[in-house]
Formats: sequence, C-alpha cells, structure tokens
Amino acid sequence: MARAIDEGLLAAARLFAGIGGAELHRIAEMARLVSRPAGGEFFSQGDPATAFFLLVEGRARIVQITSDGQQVTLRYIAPGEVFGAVPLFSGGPWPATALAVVDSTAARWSREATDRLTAQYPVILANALAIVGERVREIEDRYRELATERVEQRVAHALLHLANVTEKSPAGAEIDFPISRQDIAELTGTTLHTVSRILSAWEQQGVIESRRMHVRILRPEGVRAIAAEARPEGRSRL
Amino acid sequence: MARAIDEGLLAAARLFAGIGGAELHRIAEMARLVSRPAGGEFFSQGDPATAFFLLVEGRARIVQITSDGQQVTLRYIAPGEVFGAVPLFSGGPWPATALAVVDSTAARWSREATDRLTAQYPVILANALAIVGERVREIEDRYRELATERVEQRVAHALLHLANVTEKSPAGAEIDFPISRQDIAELTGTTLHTVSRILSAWEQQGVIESRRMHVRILRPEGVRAIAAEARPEGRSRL
DNA sequence: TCCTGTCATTGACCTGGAGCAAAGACCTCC
DNA sequence: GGAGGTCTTTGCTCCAGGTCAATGACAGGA
Repeated sequence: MARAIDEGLLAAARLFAGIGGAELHRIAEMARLVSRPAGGEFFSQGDPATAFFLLVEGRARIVQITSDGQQVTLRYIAPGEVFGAVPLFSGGPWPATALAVVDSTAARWSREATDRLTAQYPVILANALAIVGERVREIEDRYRELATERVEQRVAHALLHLANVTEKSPAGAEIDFPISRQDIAELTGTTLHTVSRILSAWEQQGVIESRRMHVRILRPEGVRAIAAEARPEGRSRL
Repeated sequence: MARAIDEGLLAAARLFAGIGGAELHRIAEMARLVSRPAGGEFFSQGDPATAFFLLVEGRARIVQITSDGQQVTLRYIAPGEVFGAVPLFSGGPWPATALAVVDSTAARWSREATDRLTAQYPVILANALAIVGERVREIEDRYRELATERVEQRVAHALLHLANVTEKSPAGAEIDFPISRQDIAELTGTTLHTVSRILSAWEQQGVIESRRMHVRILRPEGVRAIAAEARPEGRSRL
C-alpha cells in the first residue's frame, strides 16, 4: 500500500498515451495500490462500481457467474491493462467479478479521481474510447468463434492468445501463469473433460506439452493449423 | 439526399445528449443522408472505415461473415442508434457489414467531420464512451448466453429483445420489421431448422403467432418463462 | 511419510441440435 | 392462373461434445 506506483508502467499504458512525465506523476498520486492474493477479488459482480483499475503486477481474470452458478471467463488481464472501467462511463453496477489469478497488485482510481482525471486530461477519454472499442472487437470475435467454430478450434485460439503467440513466434511459448483445465473450459465455453481430452490428444501429437496447471505450446504452427481447420464438408457458402 | 436531417431525431439520440438546438443544426449540416434499399449495404466488412452512421429511418443489421461463408448477426440497429463508429476510434477496417433490413436511411459523418465534431463538442466523446461501454455489456451478455444457455432460451431472449418487450409490456408485441427463420438463426447461433421447430412448438402452445417473415409474441410472460428456464438437473453449483 | 484436497485423465453413455432431404406454403411477376 | 423463387415445415439420421462415474497423479500440510 505504501509503495509508489511504477510510473514506467503508466507511461507504457495505452490509457495514458500522450501524457507527459510530470502529469503522469500527478496521475499516479491520485491512485491507490491494492493487492490481492491468488483467488482474491478486486471487485464483485453486482456491487456498485466505485473505481477503475490498472493491473500493475500479477494476472487477473474477469468472470461472469450465471444464476445457476456456471462461470464464464470474459477475459484475462495482463499488467498494464485497464479493467473495471466500463460501468464508470456507462453506469450500472459491475457486470462481472475480477479475480486475481496469482498474487496481484492493481492501481485503483476512485470515481471522483476518475472525474478529475478526465476533466484535466481529456486525451484519456479518447484513449479510453479506443480501448473500449478494441474490446468490442475482441468480444465480437469471441462471439463469432463460439457461434461458428468447434471446441477444438476455440481451445487452440485461446491457447495461442494466452501464450502470446504471434505470427513470428518461432519456437514454443508457455502460458506464464497457472491455469487449470477448468479455467480453459470457462474461457472457451466447454467442460474440463473436453479440454482434457483435447489437450491429451495434442500432447500425443507433440504440438503441446502440459502438466498440472501449465500448458506449453511446442509447435505454434501446429496449433494454428488446428485453429484454422474448416468444418468437414457441406455447408455450401450460402 | 437533398432532404434535411430530422433534428428531432438527433436531439433524442444518446450520442448528442447535452447538445443544444443551435449546435445540433450545425452538426446536422456536417452529415450527409444516405439511403439503401432493403438488402443494400451501408458499409462492408474489410473496407477502410471512413465514416460513422446514425440510422434515421428503417432498420439495419450488423453481420460478420466467416471465412467459410457463415453469417453471424451481431446486432440490429433501430432509428436513432449509432453504428460503424468503433473503428473510427480504435482504428482498423470495418470488422462487419451493415445491411439494410428494409429500405433505410442513415446520416453519415465522414472521418473529417467526426474529428471536427469531437473537437468542437467534447461531450460527444463522453457520450460515445457510454454508448460503446453499453455495447460491451450487451455483447458480453450475448456471449454468456451462447456459452451457457440452450438454443430455445436464446431464441426466447432474442424475440423479447427484438419485439421490445419489457417488464411491463402487458399484451403481446410484434417484431416490427420482416425477419426470417434464417435471420433469427444467425442472431442466436443456430440453424433455421431448429428455429422453425422451436417456433412451431411455441405456436402450438399459443405463446407466439407467426407467419412468413413475421413473429408476434402473444404471451410475453410465457416467452420470458422459457428464456429463464434452467437446465434440467444436475449441474451442482460448483 | 502419510493424509487430504485439488486437479487431471479416461471410459461409457446419452442427447441436443446439426445435417440432410423432401415437400408444402406463399409471394410476385409474367 | 401458372411458373419460379423464396421461405417454412417436418421427418430421419448422426455425431460432437456434454454428463456421469471412477481412478489416478500431484502438492502441501501435519
């Protein structure tokens, strides 16, 4: 709590793009650092939205819980990313819960601080709009995936995304935080059993390697091929 | 094209909330009216994003087309709603296609006009942020539905939404634009066959009434009950 | 070292809904 | 009023993946 916020992180954050060092210092002073142990909550679905957060260290996941107790993971948050900001701008309570995946620390700006922030630095509004717009696009893509692709492809996409595999990642990459089969299932809209079967098969083929709570991609192009696989036949273009 | 834009519509639009009559007039002058016949496109997935739109009259739907030709409907647009704005703020080409469902007219602000608009009336940025935030919430809800609910419940939700049925709608309501089984299927992530079967069953039960390209909800509480139905058994809260 | 709780694997079974096919209903335009 | 196009319905089949059940593998604490 007493520690200072790393202003380098703020400088790199997209939300504060275009803001200089001196101002960043004042912005940092308006925030409060909050830490949560693995499994702890930064905020909880249904509670009134009183602040927004920027993850400083660790990893968080945003989860919706349905009325019958199923969990759906909307996104994972890496350091430097903003979360919990939407209801501050569009009103309403928090539509989801933010869970610390590992011991994590976030900077927290209260609603009042946010109001001052956007009044003093209007560029933040524009940056926020770009970020939220980007999020619309991501979730729309996930939606399309869920509507049109099979589980295996969705899991492949999720792994590539979580392991930060890009076009030019030559060698493999490991997901750098602990993740269970159940977690992957909640992220891809399936069950841990199906995830387990899929990962076992891939491990047989040698495209991934996995142990308890860990997944490593050995052959990214193999996983990418699975992600791109078309559905068998038929389905004639209309 | 030569017609003037209805400033009453702009005044009611959420995007221009907080802007007075005189300014609205100038804003209206910066737009151009574009009309499309039923089935026509306002913009097309993959094209560079050069403007944003506000639907003046008619109805539009935003559709993504997958590489293998399947269509996924992201949302329907009613008069007064903004569409196509996201890529103007976060960059990139249009991620989807906007189709006129019936003969429709929209006001179109070019990218340059948009820049002037947000510079002169910063409140538009804040309004846009609220709108886009709202959209994040909506699509996240749809995502959760798709991940956790059965087809029947998703169709029920979709009909209630399309027919504008709210808590206090006593009598039935009709979807006030033509919509096929295929359209409903693309909106709910299923096939026209399944939609047809479901609607037939509901018609038997007397909760809806339907003809070619039309659906009317007779007993909203009946449809709402279906939408809320829990999955049979098991699924013990973990 | 054992004990307990969490996570993972795998087999067997079942089902919601997709895929396929064919026929019917409606609409519009000659 | 017939012909052709677009929607819709409905029966049948099949399978991806959910559900159920049981066992196994680790990890951390006492």
